[in-house]
Amino acid sequence: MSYITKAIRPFNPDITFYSGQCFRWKKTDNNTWQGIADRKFAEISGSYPNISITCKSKDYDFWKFYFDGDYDYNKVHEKLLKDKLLKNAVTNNLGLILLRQPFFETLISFIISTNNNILRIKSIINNLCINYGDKIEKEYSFPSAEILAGLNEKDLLKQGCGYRSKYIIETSKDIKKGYDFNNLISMSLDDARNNLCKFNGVGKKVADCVLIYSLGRKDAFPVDTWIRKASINLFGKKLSDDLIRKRADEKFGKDAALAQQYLFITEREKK
DNA sequence: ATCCAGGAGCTTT
DNA sequence: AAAGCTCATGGA
Repeated sequence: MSYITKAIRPFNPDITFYSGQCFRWKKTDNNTWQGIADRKFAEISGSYPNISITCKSKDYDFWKFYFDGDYDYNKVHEKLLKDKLLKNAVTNNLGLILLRQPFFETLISFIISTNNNILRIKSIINNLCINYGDKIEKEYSFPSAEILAGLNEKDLLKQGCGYRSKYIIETSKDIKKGYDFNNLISMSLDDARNNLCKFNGVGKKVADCVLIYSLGRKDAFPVDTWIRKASINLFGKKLSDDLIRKRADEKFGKDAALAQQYLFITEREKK
């Protein structure tokens, strides 16, 4: 099997991998990261904007897609820079991109994310992969829907999944039966969101995360605990989640997903 | 000990 | 439609 080291699209790994959209990239030294997706292992190295990837040569196109290779962020930046509340976040987080991760892994990962913190989410996913995935080079693959659908609640409780265990099993069973997630890309945002909400353990917030971080929809806007805090500044008063989504759609439209990331990062950094 | 974390589901108003 | 309660778990 032949490996390559090759330039890949410009992005900032530190900012992107710390942004809460992915949970499986590990920093191994100053400018190297190791990660795995869809049973493919890769190493990212360099610093923004000069980033290269080391992977199997046949996997290069997969990673190009994963790192949103076709999307031009310059226009979005121009627009968001005009917003006073976002200007600093955009300039301080140059090189943030939105990943396009494999559907099932993303769906299960964000089911695990509910009422949870990023450190624990990473820990639980790591447990699942070590115990139910396969060793692939220096990492473990994310377990398939078939594997997770065959587990019982106790198995997943042991991995720290908590009350989300039954959601993971039910959703895995649904996916195992067959599900064409590509339809979600061309639907209206509401339809796509409602469709994903049919899965056990998936509400509007998780649905929006999957639409962005797997399916590349830039118009979704996940409302989580940080965005609720940020939205008080953004819209002047406390609003319901549905109203936050509505106002965000009016304000950011097709660029809502990236705007949300900047708001999320900024609010989290206030800590 | 109490609160919180990239919330969702179910029940009650 | 909106509000309230509960669901595991571990770190702060």
